[in-house]
Amino acid sequence: MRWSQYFIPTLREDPADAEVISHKLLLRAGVIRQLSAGIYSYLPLGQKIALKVMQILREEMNAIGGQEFYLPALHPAELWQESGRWQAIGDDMFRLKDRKGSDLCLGMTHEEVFTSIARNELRSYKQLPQVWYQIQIKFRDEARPKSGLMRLRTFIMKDAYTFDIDRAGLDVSFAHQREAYKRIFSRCGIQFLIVEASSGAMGGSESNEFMARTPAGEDLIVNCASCGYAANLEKATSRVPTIEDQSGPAGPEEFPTPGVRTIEDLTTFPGGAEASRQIKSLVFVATEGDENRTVLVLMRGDHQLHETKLADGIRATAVRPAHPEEIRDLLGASPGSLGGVGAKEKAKAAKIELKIVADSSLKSRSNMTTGANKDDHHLRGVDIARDIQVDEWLDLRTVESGEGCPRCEIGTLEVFKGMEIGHIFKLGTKYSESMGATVLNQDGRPVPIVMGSYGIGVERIITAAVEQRHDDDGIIWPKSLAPFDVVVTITNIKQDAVREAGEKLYGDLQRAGLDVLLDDRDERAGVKFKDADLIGIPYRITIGKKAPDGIVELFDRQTKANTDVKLSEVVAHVQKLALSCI
RNA sequence: CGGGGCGUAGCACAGCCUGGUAGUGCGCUCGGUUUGGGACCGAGAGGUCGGAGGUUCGAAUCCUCUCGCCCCGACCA
Repeated sequence: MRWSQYFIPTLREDPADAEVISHKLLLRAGVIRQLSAGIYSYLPLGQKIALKVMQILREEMNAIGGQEFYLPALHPAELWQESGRWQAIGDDMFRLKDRKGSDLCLGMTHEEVFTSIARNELRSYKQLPQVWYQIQIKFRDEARPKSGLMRLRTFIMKDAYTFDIDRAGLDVSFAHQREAYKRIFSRCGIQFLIVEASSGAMGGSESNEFMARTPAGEDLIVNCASCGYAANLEKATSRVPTIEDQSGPAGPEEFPTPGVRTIEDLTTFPGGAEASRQIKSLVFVATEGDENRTVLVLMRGDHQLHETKLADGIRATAVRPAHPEEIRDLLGASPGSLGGVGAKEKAKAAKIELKIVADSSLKSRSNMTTGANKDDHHLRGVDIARDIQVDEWLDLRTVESGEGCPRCEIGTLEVFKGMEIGHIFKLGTKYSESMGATVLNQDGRPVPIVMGSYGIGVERIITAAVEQRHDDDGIIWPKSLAPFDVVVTITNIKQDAVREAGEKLYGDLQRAGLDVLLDDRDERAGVKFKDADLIGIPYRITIGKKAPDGIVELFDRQTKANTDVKLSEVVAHVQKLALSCI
């Protein structure tokens, strides 16, 4: 390809709308352009890169027996009503009506469509397992599209689904996918880690997220360098040293605490207590379908509640902090003076059903201090087992950097940002049961197919690669994703000998099977070097002054090493380099 | 959906407070000089100032409404 004829609109300056590095570089390198919020066009370079990602996805899916489909992006509402997700999913789904007034939606994922094919066509356990996948456009009406290609409203996704006769089969299929995912991300030059994740509204028993570490990421990951334990903050646990309490009074003692509103206030209040000896009391309203439940959450004073853990723990679809009026109606006091002692009775009097859950780090604690459910009063000497009617003990605490690893005895946890680049789920029978996808087992009885679902975002891979592989001069594509293998830079096309040497080399490299970009533009050398660095082609061959003497320069984009090579040997040299790994 | 910011030439921005000829840099076109890390000189082209309504003799500038984009938060199969 000749640069002079190829469309690579590079930008010298950072576009004003771009904040994160990958977004800036993808725009500046002429890879993408924005059409609207969360909607981007791939320019020719971008299309080449995306195709390379997709090719890797295909190869690795096929290698584990995957069969490629191509399913519609436009779905009838009935399908989603069957699985229950037409109602379960809110505004994230693009919905529309056809001319007859029928409800349709744009697919945000394809469990329903694949399951409908499975139920119509799969009859016997003998046909299982099946591994089906597609590379398809997805639509999600994101509340807040952002960060370039990181959070999009329409994007390309490789989604795979496995169909097995039983849990054991699913475990095998899941493991195959997991290994394939590792190979995919490695081949794309991305450093990643696999974390335990919350399945969320997707349902199912187990899920792993593949996370790429980058400050632009939206998720928090907990990692132990010693043993490799890794988990999403939503799921992570840690070791906390147990606290030995001194024996307290025979019962709680109320004492006045005028003006004390926070845990911090009470630590400095005369007769107060340090944060780890306080019980933090939080009132939440949990929703599950149309049902609202009131929950009193008890945490150690110096610990932070993680709301997703709470929602997961009490099996609610959503939780929100109760409003001050709701709290007053329930416990007769304002936030700052709340506590678990006598809370059940107060709630009963207010005719409100109250569930009390407590973080496990509070178990068997005694001589604690907490609010008295009476403004400006607290209780000390509280023994949780004796004085508070806890309905359920849960892990609700937010893990913090520096805490002990829960899996190994020596490790210390680090918390950092990452972006989700892949997610694999053991779905189980959620969809096959709701949609009636069964096969006959060996006993001739219909059983629901056991499913798994596995997704990778193409744009997320591209974003992660750029986030992890760039320098001040631009993108450093891994060889596997680079839009060209090598760029040949003719420093001055007006010097005939130099230009002709470049033209000849261009042809030679192409005949050697390399994808070559020939920079034959009538520009100064500096401009060409800057552009080549920016768009991140792995190798650059500079045809300059020494060309008439049979010498060219080979520049390695990643290491920035610039070496003289004989013109007669450079083709073989680059060919060897381009074929070596990532 | 809540909070904040911004819409002026292809890109980055100034001008707005205090109403009166629409500007700067980069890019683009032409000519010349240059030619190894985003050259220089000269001459040009290019703008319904996001849109609608209003105030005014006069609106990029003031007021109202509206659309769009970005950031923080909520949300995120």
